[in-house]
Amino acid sequence: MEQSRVLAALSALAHDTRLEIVRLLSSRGGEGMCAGGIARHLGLSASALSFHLSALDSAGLVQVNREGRNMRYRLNHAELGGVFAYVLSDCCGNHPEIRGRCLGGGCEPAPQDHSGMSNTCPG
Amino acid sequence: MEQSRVLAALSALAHDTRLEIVRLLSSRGGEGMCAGGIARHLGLSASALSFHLSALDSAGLVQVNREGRNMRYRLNHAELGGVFAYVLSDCCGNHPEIRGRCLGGGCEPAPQDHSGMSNTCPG
DNA sequence: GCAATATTTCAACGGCTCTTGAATAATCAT
DNA sequence: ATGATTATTCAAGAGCCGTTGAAATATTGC
Repeated sequence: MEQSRVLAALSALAHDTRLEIVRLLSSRGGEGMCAGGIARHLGLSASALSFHLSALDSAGLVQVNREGRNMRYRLNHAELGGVFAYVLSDCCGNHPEIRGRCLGGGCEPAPQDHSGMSNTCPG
Repeated sequence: MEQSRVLAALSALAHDTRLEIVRLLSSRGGEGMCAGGIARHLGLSASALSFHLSALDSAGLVQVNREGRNMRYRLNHAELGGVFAYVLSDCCGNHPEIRGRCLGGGCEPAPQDHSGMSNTCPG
């Protein structure tokens, strides 16, 4: 996973409406939901919704399929997992406290890196 | 954890430079790093760095302590974990595939919600 | 072909984000 | 106090993000 992809996904998630869309799609499981249904559920204009869905789509966080005149959106679980995997391991060194919190416990902490840099303050 | 806090954190993370800062601070563990050291490591101007550190700080992702003329920054592991916990559980229903990917395997999948909404397409 | 439905695209506007360099603040050493 | 060092704040400008409503596209059914 390249960092640019992760940044695109984080940007896409970092918006109230889009996080609501993700939440809604997640609650629908593999069934997904069509644009009109999402708009009705969240009280969005068609145009505004389309804008946000397009953001989620270009970040790879959702998948789209045409069904007649409707467009059905589903969450892309693989991409979401990949993004979190990247941040947790590549950016946070699998720190036990972070892992512990975001897993709600019950998971063996992964080994940490702490590559022997000795740079204190003034360098 | 309120959604507004999560959105602030995601926005803060969704920037190349700031993700690099997080990665660097993570590699330093509890020792953290002072602003000057970070700037030198990442080749940033003092002003640019301060801008990004302030963004991370107001999102609660780092903690700061003065040490003489230096400001030492450390990662806030609790907040990072809380943010991911929120997205994974509150927004993604602890979906097994997402959890599985971001854990690199080795964790029992959590139960899922799928609250019985039956809204198909045209609603 | 024509009207109706579902969705996306376009254009315009306001606001926020990011960058840059100069100015300011805080601390230390003499 | 003075000067050096470290870091933050300020101001200006470029550019991206998000909202809105109108227009365009795609599909269905008559």
